[in-house]
Amino acid sequence: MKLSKAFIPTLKEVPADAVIPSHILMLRTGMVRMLSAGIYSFLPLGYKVLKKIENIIREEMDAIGGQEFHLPGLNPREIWEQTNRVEAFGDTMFHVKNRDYVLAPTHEEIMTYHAKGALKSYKELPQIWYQIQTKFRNEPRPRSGIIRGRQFLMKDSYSFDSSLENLDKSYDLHARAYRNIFERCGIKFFVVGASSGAMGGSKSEEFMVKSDAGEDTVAYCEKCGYAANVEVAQSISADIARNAESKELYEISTPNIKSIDELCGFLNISETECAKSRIYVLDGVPILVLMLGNDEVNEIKLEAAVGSGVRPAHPEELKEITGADAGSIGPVGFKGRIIADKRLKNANNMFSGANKNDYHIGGIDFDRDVKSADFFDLRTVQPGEKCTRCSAKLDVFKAIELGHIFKLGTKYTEALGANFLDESGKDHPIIMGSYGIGVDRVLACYLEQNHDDKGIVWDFRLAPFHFHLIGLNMKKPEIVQACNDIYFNLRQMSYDVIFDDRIDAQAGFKFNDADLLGMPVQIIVGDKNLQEKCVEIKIRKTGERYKISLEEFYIKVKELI
RNA sequence: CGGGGUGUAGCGCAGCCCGGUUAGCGCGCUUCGUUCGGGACGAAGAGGCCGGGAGUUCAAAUCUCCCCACCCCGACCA
Repeated sequence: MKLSKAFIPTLKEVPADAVIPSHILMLRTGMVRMLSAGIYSFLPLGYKVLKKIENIIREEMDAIGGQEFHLPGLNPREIWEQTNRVEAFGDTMFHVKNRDYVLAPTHEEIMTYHAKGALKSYKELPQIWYQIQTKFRNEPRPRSGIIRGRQFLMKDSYSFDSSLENLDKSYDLHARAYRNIFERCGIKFFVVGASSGAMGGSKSEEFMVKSDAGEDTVAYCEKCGYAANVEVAQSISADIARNAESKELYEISTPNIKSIDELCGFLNISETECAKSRIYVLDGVPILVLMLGNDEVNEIKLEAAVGSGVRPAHPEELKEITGADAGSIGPVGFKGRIIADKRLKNANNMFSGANKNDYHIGGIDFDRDVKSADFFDLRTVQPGEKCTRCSAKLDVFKAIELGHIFKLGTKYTEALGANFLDESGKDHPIIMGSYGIGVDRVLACYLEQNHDDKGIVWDFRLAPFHFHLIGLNMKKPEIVQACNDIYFNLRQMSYDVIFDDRIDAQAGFKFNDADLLGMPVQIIVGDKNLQEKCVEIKIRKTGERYKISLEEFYIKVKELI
């Protein structure tokens, strides 16, 4: 492709609305343009990369026996009503106004619809069906460019099996295929075991990429690969060492002392000598939750411990429940149920509120004074804490979900009546698995991970072009001639080449565009080198440059790829 | 849906408080000339319903009200 003819509208300046690197780079390199919030057009350069990603996915899906479909985005609402998902998706689903159609946010229903009546015998199973299609979701707030859009490209596949054991096999095939796909795309990813949420089903895993633009927060151990959403993640958090001697309880006047920090300052003690109290309400019944120092209550873990539906007590309720306002609440004398974080187990000589405004109590011995407490892991993992598996330090960061695989079970086949006959002629709902990849997210994540201050750094696997040929001073016939030869020959060797043949662009301008667009190898043809029958090769990633004779050039090229 | 912010040339912005000739600047674009290995220089140009509507006023990019779009934080997120 000649750059003078290519529609690759690069931007020198950073568009005001783009915040994260992938979004900025996609706009600056002319890969995408926004049409409306969360709705993007892919321009030729961006689409070229997208197709490369799709093809990697196709190869890996085909390798596990997947068969590609192309399903409609426009679906009859009726099918979605049979599985109750019009209601489940709610406002997230787009509805067509003048027909009873919806825009498909995913395709379980449609695949199951086609399986119904078509897959009748256990002999026809397993099947793995997939497609790469645009999905529509009315996100309340699109953001981060392509990462969270109202319309996005997704590879989704569905397995149909006759038994749970066979589902395991289909699932494992996908688990391996997904690893291959992300590795081939050059993405650094990790896998998180997750709950499968509203989709229903049992085991599931998410393929995640570390990114500040992510929507999930995860704890991750680089050493052993432990990864979990912070909602459920655990760490080895040091328990409090019990002092040899337990003091007696004593009341302290602490006027206007509310927070743990204030208390520590006032009494000149450390955080780990304090038990913080929070009041929660479950089904109208108050529960006192105790945390060590400034540890925050993880409400997901709390629900796991006491049951779902807990809420923090309103400030007005506190006095009625405990006799004091927030900041002066504590376990001693509290009459209701007490739940404590396990770090507090066996602790003694602790400080906490006195259930009397402006007073705290010291010398609290949890074994002696808070006998009714039940202990659970209730805290949120903090960075630097130790991994429960290998004791290495945990990292906590934001991450983007790139892929999700899970064992669906029979939710959809039952709802739509997709049954098969087993060996004994008995009817069963087909057992399904469901597996998704955000195809355009792969692109965005690749860019998040592979750029520098100059622009994109492609490697050969996803690069829209292998080589960026730069002819400096295209007014000189020798240079034009040399460039045309290289351009022709490389294409004969079936490489993709973008050729900056612009006559009016200065050298520096071309170099900067080349660095921005980020093709793995730049070939620079200039006057001085050419007089010595040489050209220059620059490796985008490392910045290394080689001056090389035209004879050796094609050999060197093969080495590079 | 709550909070904050922004809409002025293709892109990035100034002007708005405090209303007043023809609405500016940088980049980009067109033409000519010079330059030609790290975002060149000179000259001449083109390009605007100042997001939309209603109002106030002799007069509105500027003040008031309504609407719309987009961004950020939060809620939400199969």
